[in-house]
Amino acid sequence: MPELPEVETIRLGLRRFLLRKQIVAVELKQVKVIRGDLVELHQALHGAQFSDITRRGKLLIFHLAKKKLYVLIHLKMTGQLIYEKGKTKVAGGHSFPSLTDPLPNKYSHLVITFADGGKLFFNDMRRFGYVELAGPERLAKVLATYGPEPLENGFTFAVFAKALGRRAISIKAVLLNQSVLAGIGNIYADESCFQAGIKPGRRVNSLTKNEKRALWLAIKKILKKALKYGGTTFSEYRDAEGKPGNFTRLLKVYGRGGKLCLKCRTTKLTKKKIASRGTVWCATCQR
DNA sequence: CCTTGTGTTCTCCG
DNA sequence: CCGGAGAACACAAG
Repeated sequence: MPELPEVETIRLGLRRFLLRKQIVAVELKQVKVIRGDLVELHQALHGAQFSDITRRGKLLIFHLAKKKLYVLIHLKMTGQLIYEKGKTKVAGGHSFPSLTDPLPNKYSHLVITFADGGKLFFNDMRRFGYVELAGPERLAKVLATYGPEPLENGFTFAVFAKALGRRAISIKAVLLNQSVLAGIGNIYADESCFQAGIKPGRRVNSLTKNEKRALWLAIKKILKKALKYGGTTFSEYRDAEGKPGNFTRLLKVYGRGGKLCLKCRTTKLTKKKIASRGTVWCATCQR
């Protein structure tokens, strides 16, 4: 489940490998995850190069500068973007195989080969994700659906408080809403609430200013730390080099329902559905 | 039936 | 009554 820290980790990795390298081959599968006209996408990519890779929330944007076109890639739950360097020839004529599982596999829906022999694989087991070719207007329309970026400098407390509003729904539901705040999913919604000492089921309009401030600080702290550790791997998530994230062992509540709270060490963590998502919290440490 | 991210649909309010 | 926002629901595949 790639959320902001995972998608950002992938973005930083891919930027190192594939900016300004010519695309020499494009393989596309006829599947739903490749949106729109396959021929158009193929033509846009073939012979082109990515001038930049940016991110908005959990969405990656590959820039084809000369053509004023963009390739939007959303990983949803099980999508991966993995880069493999061209095989290195060594003395004796042998070559080193990749460290990751053999790619492409049956979930590789898009494979892009670069002039230096490197390959980018878009894999998605559940096929919830998508690859879409977009012009400037389409891109602007998509970007307009996102709320503020929590790791940008402009994410002040005033911006956060305004985005939250005075709604009657749970703070959990609001944190998951991408038009309120960009990039938070189920993992970091629960971790942020724990860090802030707030029950995820609390209604937004019941939060005091101090509680909102604690949540604002918690979101920034958790996302920054998760990014530093290369994100969280529960199942499919891998970085651009196919490696899992290291934040998983630092999770305090997500995936720990029924286990002892790591803060008070006395209360068993509660797990219930909130906003129709599995939600874990400590009934003692969170109020 | 479970998992999660988001597109769609419905409801409500001014 | 209309526009828009808010909230609930549906759907994807393994």
